[in-house]
Amino acid sequence: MVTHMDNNSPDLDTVFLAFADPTRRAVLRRLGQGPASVSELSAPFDMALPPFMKHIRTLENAGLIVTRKNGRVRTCEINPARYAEVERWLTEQRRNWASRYGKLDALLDSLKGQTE
Amino acid sequence: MVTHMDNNSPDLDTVFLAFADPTRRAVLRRLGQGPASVSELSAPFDMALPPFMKHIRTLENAGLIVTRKNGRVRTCEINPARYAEVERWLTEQRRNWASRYGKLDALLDSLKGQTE
DNA sequence: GCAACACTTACCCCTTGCGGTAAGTAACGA
DNA sequence: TCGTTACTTACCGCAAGGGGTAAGTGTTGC
Repeated sequence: MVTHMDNNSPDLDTVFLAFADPTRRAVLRRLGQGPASVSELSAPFDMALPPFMKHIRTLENAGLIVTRKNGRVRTCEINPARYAEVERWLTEQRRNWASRYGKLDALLDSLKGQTE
Repeated sequence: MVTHMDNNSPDLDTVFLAFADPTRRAVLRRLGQGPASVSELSAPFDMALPPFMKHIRTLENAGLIVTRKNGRVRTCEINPARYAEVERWLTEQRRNWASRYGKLDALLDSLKGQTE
């Protein structure tokens, strides 16, 4: 059984790098509402389409979204499964120091729940 | 009331960028076991000290660790509170599409718990 | 005192990331 | 069929990231 995620994982590199940009995070948030075409996604941004498409490709390469082309329209959709790996890594990190910072562990749980 | 975290947050940029490197993730994991000096942390890596120190500074600037210098030794320690922001953002993302992917939401919960 | 130690500063190199433009292609829509 | 739409490809420029070396600074230990 694999008890921990490999820190050397290129997957984690690409996923975290994908998260490390405001435009891409905004796209992910928008896609949380449901699938959308590239033009729909790019509309709110003051950016030319080619560089915007690079963000889409970055998200797709990271596995955070899936896209498919129908006719001339490329539709993007979020890929929830990928989030699981990230959450697993963070959870494991937390477990790592949880025993040393017991009270803060509870704090994190309360913070996680505060948007409920 | 703030119901969502700003996607434009430079904090998220720096934190996710800090996570997007295997060396830094390994340092974080090591620090989960307890505080350590820079030399102790750098020992496992085939890397000169100056570039390694840049990783430490990156982690510190991201707020993921705190460091203090006693004499000639700089001691590093993990800063659990920062993880809360990241987890909050991820949790909110998940809530965003959870209603659309109800079954996968349960999947994520099970994945998060599988290292317990 | 003086050498060894633990960084620290100052630079260099190369690659990658994030933005841009110009021009091309394939699919609609009238 | 022919213009418009929705990307797509090809390219450019600049800044930042991740690595290196050389030399400097302040402690510590003998």
